[in-house]
Order: sequence, then C-alpha cells, then structure tokens
Amino acid sequence: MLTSRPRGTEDILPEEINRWYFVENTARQVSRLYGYREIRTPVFEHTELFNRGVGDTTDIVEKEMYTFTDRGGRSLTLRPEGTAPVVRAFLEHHLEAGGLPVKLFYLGPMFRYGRPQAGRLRQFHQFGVEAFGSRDPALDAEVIALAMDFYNRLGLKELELHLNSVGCPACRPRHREKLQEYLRPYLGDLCPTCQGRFDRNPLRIFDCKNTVCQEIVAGAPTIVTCLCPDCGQHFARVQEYLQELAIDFILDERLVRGLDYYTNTAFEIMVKGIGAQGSIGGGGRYDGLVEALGGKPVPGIGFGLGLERILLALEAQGREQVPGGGVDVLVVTAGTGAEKVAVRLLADLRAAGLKADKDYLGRSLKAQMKYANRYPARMAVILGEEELARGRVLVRRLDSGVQEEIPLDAAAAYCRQEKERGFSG
RNA sequence: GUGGGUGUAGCUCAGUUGGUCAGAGCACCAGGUUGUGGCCCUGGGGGUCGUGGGUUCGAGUCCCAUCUCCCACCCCA
Repeated sequence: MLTSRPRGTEDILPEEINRWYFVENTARQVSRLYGYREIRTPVFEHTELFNRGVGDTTDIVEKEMYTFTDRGGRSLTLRPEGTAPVVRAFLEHHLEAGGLPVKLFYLGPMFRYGRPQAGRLRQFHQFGVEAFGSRDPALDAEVIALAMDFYNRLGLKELELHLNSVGCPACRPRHREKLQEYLRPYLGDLCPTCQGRFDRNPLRIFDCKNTVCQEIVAGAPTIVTCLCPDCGQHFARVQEYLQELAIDFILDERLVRGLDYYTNTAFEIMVKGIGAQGSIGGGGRYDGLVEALGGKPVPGIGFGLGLERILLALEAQGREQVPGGGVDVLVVTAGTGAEKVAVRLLADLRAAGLKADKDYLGRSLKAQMKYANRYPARMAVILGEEELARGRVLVRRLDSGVQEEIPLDAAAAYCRQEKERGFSG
C-alpha cells in the first residue's frame, strides 16, 4: 500500500502533539535546571561507530541496526541509541576544551529493527543525557535524580528505580571466574541459551527467565560481592547520595549492562501497566567508552529514556493532556461584500495575539456558525451587510450565545478583552 | 528472527450453515430556519469487504499465499 507507513513507525498527529510538547518541554526545562545543554547529532552515523561504541556482540549490533550503503559506498547506520553519537561529537569537536565536566542532553528519534509490539517501535524517541569528565559518585546520583525529577514533573507515579553496580575491568573478571566456578556443576541443567552464555557472557544468566536457571543462579555470587575496593566504595557513595536526595531505589543484582565499556553504576526505571516492556528508561556509567572510541580516557555517565513508553505510562495512569486545539475567534461573513473586511479583520485579530481563523470554503452563514462551533471557536465575529454599512460588527460568544454590536475598529481589542474575561470568570 | 490473534465506509463495528450481505451508529455535506452554531427531523456523498491466487453456478463468508496491525518470546526504550 502506498498509503501506509513503514512497519513499526508512527505518525504523530495534530491532536496528540500537545502530549509531545509537554514531555519535550519538560525534558528541556529540567535538563537546563541541572546544567545540561542540548546537542543535536545526525540521525545516521558511520556504522563503525556503533560496532565499536555499542559492542559487536550485542543484539542491537547483531540484528537490530538499520544499515545501508550510500551512493559513495560508505556504510551508514540509522542511530540505534544516543550515547555513541554524543561521544563521537564530544571527541570530534573537542568539547573537553571548554572545561570538564561537559554535560549534554538530547532529544530525538532512534531506530532499531525488530518485531513491533506494545511499547516497541522501529522508530522511537529518546530523551537522554551524558555527562563527561568526572567519576564523582555525586554525578551518578545527579544523573539519576535528573531522570526521576523528569518523571515526577510529568506526574508519573509508581516507578521503580533499580540500581546495581557492574564493577570495572579490574574486578569484573574476578566475578566472572567465581560465577563460572559456581555454575560449572550445574552446567548441564541450564537452558540451552544459558549454556551458550556460560562462556560468552555468564552475567546474562542472571537475566534468564527460565525457572530452573533462576533457581540455580539464586545462590550464585553477585557482582556486588566481588567489587574491588574502589568500585565498592563508589557504589556505596552513590547510594548514600541517593538517600540524601530521598530517592528510593531497589538494589537489583540481576540488573546487567552487557557491554565492556559499562562500569560501576547501572540503573533502570520500571513502571507497570504498559505491556510486557516495563522499562521506561535506563542508564549507567561508561568510563571506558570514550577511550574505546579513540579519545583520551574520559569517564562518562548518562541515561536514555523512551518517550513513547513514557507517554503510554501517562495514558495508563490517566494523566492525559487536554487536546488544546481550537481558536479564539472565527471571522464569519453574512451576505456579500465583506470578504476584504474579513481578511483585514483576521489580520488585526492575529496581530492582537488572538488565535483566529475564517472559512475558506464559501460556506453559508449557518454553515460558518456550525464550523465555529465545531472548530471550536470561543467567539464568532459576524460581518453582516447592515452592520458593516454602519461600520459595526457583531461579536458573539459561542458558549453563552450572548452577542454584542461593536465598532469594526474596536473589534480586535474587544475580542481580546472578552478572551481575558473568559479566563477569570 | 519465532509464535498466537487480527484486517468490512474517515471512526467503532454488524454481516447467520457460501445465494439482495454490502449494512448500522458516529463523523462529513445539504435542506428544514433566503442573516446566526450547539438539540431535533429529512436527505446525500463515501467501501477494489487488506492484497493476490484457488474451490464453486455463485465468496465478505471456504482453502492457500502474502502484507498489515495487535499481543507475546528474544532483547531492550
């Protein structure tokens, strides 16, 4: 079908745009409050950036990327996430030159190829922040606080903040060894997927939903118990700061970031009632990423939040935004000879800051009034031949039906007054 | 990528065992009120019944394929 959108994409229609304005405006507002500045990167990048920045063995790179070759033979990819591009821009423009830390936020579409379902699209939108240049656990807490503040301002309730530490390249191998040591006797009992994970990424076994695997892994050594002193202290500090900020969290040792570049803090925000995909955002620290992408070792931490899922959650919690279409005034003509006056008056109304429109389909007076009612318009200014001959117009309120005759020259000012009166009473 | 469900007017949906089955409500347009909306009445426009094959004298109704959307898995936002 020519008239159908590509699978997994959505049109955001005029009647729902206010919901998006609300979420986007809140994101910008709260970001600025915390000292983050907006950055806009391209929607496509060199494929290599994601291969290296996201990780070759991740599902995203292995089977979810929109990769294509352009006319110059370059391999490009529609960005599946926001962190790697921001790191690339950070390096390309030497943003560290302005002094660290560098705190950035972004808002925009991401692309992942997969089967669409509730809360999962092929093109979706994220609000994200990235902070470079500090390992201070207070910054971890700030980033998490920013996310929670954002949700609160939207009015979202019943959120669960899951928190974990995945350690660093020094302490992680130790945990891996201990974990494998523990699991080895049960290897044959694990599900086939987890048997494969045993060598590649035993951490993922914590995530398995298979009940047998869960039972086995229940007694396994968690990462937190194997953290080196530095990482252990960092994690403890993050928790202290969160407590200081009165932010509740759930320690979740099963929360895992699969990539090598992720270090220490990992977090995810869950909400119920939006389908099987309960995560509305996640993030963590990535002290190895900037270096992996060719920069000096600069630590970083950030998050990405899914806007569609947030909108779903707002809807599920009955926090719908009012549509907010409509117009203050509809200019209506009765009889002939008023067309030019109508165009002129319309311009005056708009100049006076009123939302105003007129009929462009040559409708009858009655049809124009119906149009005004349905638009909806708060007032109709009716240009009738008789009144116009005396330099006057009729201003009718659509709610009460009260109508008054006003000099044409004073009509815009009068409408303005009426509008303001309407707000107070 | 795997599995289940689904697909009839702009929207929400009826459509019996294949034979006026192409309908209703809402929406839209017009008229009832030759200068006034919201209620009511009357009338009207609008559908390749997702698409392509097949079975049949005959298919929206049966079969196959394909696409879409929905839901779940994998995984994530």
